[in-house]
Amino acid sequence: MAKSVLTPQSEDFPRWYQDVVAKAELAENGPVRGTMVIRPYGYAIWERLQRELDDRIKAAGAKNAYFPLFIPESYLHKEAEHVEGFSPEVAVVTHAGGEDLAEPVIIRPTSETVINVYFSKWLQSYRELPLLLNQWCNVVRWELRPRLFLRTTEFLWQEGHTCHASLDDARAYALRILADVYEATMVDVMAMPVLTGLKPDSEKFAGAANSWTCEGMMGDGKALQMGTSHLLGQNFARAFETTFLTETGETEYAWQTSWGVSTRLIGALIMGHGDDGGLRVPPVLAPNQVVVLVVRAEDGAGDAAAKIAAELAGSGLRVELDDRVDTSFGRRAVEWELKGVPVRVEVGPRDLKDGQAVVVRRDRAEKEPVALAGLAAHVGALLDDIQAGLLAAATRRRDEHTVDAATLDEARDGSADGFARVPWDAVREHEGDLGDGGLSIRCLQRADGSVPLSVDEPDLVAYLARAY
RNA sequence: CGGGGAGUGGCGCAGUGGUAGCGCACCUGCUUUGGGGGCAGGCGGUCGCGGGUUCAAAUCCCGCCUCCCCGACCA
Repeated sequence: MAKSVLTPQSEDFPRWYQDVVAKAELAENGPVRGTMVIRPYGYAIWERLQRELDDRIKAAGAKNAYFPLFIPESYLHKEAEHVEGFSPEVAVVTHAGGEDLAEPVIIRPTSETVINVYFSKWLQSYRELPLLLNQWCNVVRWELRPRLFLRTTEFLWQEGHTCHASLDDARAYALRILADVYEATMVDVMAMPVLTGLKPDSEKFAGAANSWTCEGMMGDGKALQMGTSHLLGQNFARAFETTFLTETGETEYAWQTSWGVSTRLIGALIMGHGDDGGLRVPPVLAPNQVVVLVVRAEDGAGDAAAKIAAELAGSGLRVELDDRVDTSFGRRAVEWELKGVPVRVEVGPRDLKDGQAVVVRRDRAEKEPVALAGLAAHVGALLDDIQAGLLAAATRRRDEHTVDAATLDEARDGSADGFARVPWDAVREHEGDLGDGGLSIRCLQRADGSVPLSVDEPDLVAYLARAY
């Protein structure tokens, strides 16, 4: 591996994170505090995530739509808990078109309110249910301490909003999204194991009846909330008069859900798989699964590399050809390593003479010569192996850094560099004492690891961790 | 908002009153290219902003602004 171009993780993890974001050319700060410029490579990863999520969202029956960025301020005030939760971080436009606005306009921090106004117009009959919408957009939350990808003032996300005829149906849908869209994408695409569970009331979405979450463990043992799915009950429906006529002709408030994941997932990817050499992108997710490097363009190596790249692309892989031979080989190798491209195929005159190319896997920094004849099949199998290996390694690390505890004090010690699993009853009354050090209850699970429907179910276990 | 730190070429930094510098990056040429090569030449800065002291201010004084890091809030 190359000499260290990044601050080592063990020396200063936050610094390492910033180094990766910069050196892998993922993003940088925007001119306004907390804003983010997402660079092409970072955006390519986001586009891949969008694609994988969008396919699953649609498979779950939701359709995409788009609602406005600007929302009348009065909408925010219609749901009591919602306004209390979001007011402090909402950006408000009071002046436009050269004069003060009659009613200030907020920039959406989330869209439950405006979408409910339209739900209430559209929804009339139980026959129209469930009503399943999703939108891809940007939202703004004036956060106190921004951090690229993890917590930016403006961020990109998808937000799903649905109406159902019954509580059971709404709840089942919120849980379906949690499992079939979020957990599936995180595990199968991002190769990141997540704990799925119920949020305690203190961590619930403002205005929700229940919030469920996917919690990932980062390389430093801290937790990151990677996605949430909420059961809104009838809270917003009541506030916005979102009603429908039932089969028996009665007026009933819609049962609703909302759910979202954001560009924070890129932060999770960095901190979940990154190492001292930079990012490591799982093959299923990677914008570039393979990069074919021309070591030097002599003796037909340039043409051979182009041909190899075309063949790999022809076998269905996402391939990049790096023929910038005016830049030194070492520099380019380091560059791709920083960007975490899963497999590199190095083509130079030396190996070409023997009908070979050098294949390097990013996850373990291992090199081997491979015959050109079977290259595509070899690389395909290698990518599968890397995908599985990254998930296995992340799962192992997560499990090794998860301890059982009986009391809050034990849990506090145990969560110093990971998760502590403790009986919910042992900490339930002491949530206020967690306080310092960023320690919090990440989620609740049943003893068998399944997802609870209520914080009042018996024998629940709580996962405690320091969190981002 | 509390606690720390910093504003000087694109990036990272040095510079305690006397002609604004270094490393990296960038450009040109030659040479090199199998893990961030070498040599030579070159481009690039009204030193965060406003005032003040002084013959003279990046440097001293006053005021302001911004950014970063650590906490409280959060996808």
